[in-house]
Amino acid sequence: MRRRRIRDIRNDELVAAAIRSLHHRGFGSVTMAEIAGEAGASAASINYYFGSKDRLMEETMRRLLSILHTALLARLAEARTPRDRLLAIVEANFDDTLFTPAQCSVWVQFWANAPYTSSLSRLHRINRARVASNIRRELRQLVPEQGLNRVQTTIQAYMDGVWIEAAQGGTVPDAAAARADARALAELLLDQSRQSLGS
Amino acid sequence: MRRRRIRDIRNDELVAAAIRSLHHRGFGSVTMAEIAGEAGASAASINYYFGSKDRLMEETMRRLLSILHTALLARLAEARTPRDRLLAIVEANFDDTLFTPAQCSVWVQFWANAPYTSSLSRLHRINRARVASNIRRELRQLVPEQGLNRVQTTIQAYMDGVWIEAAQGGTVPDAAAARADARALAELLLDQSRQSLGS
DNA sequence: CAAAATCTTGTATGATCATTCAATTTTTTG
DNA sequence: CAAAAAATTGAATGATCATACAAGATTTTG
Repeated sequence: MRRRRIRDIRNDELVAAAIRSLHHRGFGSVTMAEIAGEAGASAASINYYFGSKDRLMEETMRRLLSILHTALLARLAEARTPRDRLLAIVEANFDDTLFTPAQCSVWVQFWANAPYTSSLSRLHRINRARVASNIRRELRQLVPEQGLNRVQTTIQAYMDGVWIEAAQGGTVPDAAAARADARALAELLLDQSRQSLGS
Repeated sequence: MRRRRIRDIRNDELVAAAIRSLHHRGFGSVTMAEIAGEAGASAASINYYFGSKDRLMEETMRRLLSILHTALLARLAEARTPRDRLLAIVEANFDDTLFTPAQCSVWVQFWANAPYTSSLSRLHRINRARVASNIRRELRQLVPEQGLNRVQTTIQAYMDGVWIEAAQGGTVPDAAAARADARALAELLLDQSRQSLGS
């Protein structure tokens, strides 16, 4: 088990270095040498551990998805009602562990490049579908059928937009404020759907 | 004036080819040769007209901004009240001339790369500030001071998110539906602000 | 129509990078 | 501690591209 652990530590360090490098050089121009330098290693060692730059990028995206997943599980564990679970899903996207400048930036770059990189495309598609499905599951018990699709797409578009804005780096992302704003929008949409269409 | 016109026609053709190429190869991997091929020209001629790939990208982004600007002016010309002007600003972002698969895709890629490309960064920052300012100008007459910032950022994040989704290419963007949804959200936010805070 | 201006492109150049590999160091193991 | 395994890297390789340029084609002009 010792072998496995050392390799895992290196993987973690290199993925973390990749996130930092992507944050300040960009997906389009980051080089293996820069990432390696950020981790205090050599470009060749990245290939030793990951096989290729593509696979490093894929593992880096997996890392972000895994952070989201962990945050989601933690919040869902404490949610009892459909409404709480919906808010848990929304707020998980702006968890302190996820909503940082570097990670917002990397996330947005992966989005932009997903259509042109098959490994990223797959992960991206799966994640997007899963989030949509999670939201809809809860909404089914909260809003009438006619409003369901609109509420889900609105929430998801809003969350994507907040990530974009955070990635532009104008201001340091404030995770707690982002959660509060997202929650407020979700609640507004829920209230409206119930009012205008009857619950 | 003939000279000027020929050069302008070439510029238009090359920018249009750049948009198509960016759409199906991606900002990170599109080459001068591909863009030139798309326009039925040679890579060297792009440099003849634009001087460099960077400047072609800059002109391509300017084109998108110009389309947005034109759509906005057309809609503002018919708006009489602050509410109508706000909705004009929102709907201009999803004008038929702008909200196409290729253009959504290019727009999102420019966003993602703006922080790492100085010419794009400048354009992006200016545009973002202008849209924010336009929205706030109208909102000042529509919602109380305390809600203004939240409503503006919510609208803008939502619009960004819709672009992201359109760029992912899952479904062909439906501009009319996007306008209706955006308008509905804007109206909901306006109503809520007036109700909860008294106008 | 000829000279000049403009436009076009094939090819050469040089820079950048991911990746490979052989050689070396470090760590593990028995 | 010595042999084996794992980890690390500098340097070489080869591919990809933007760009420069010179030569030639086309268009404009007087």
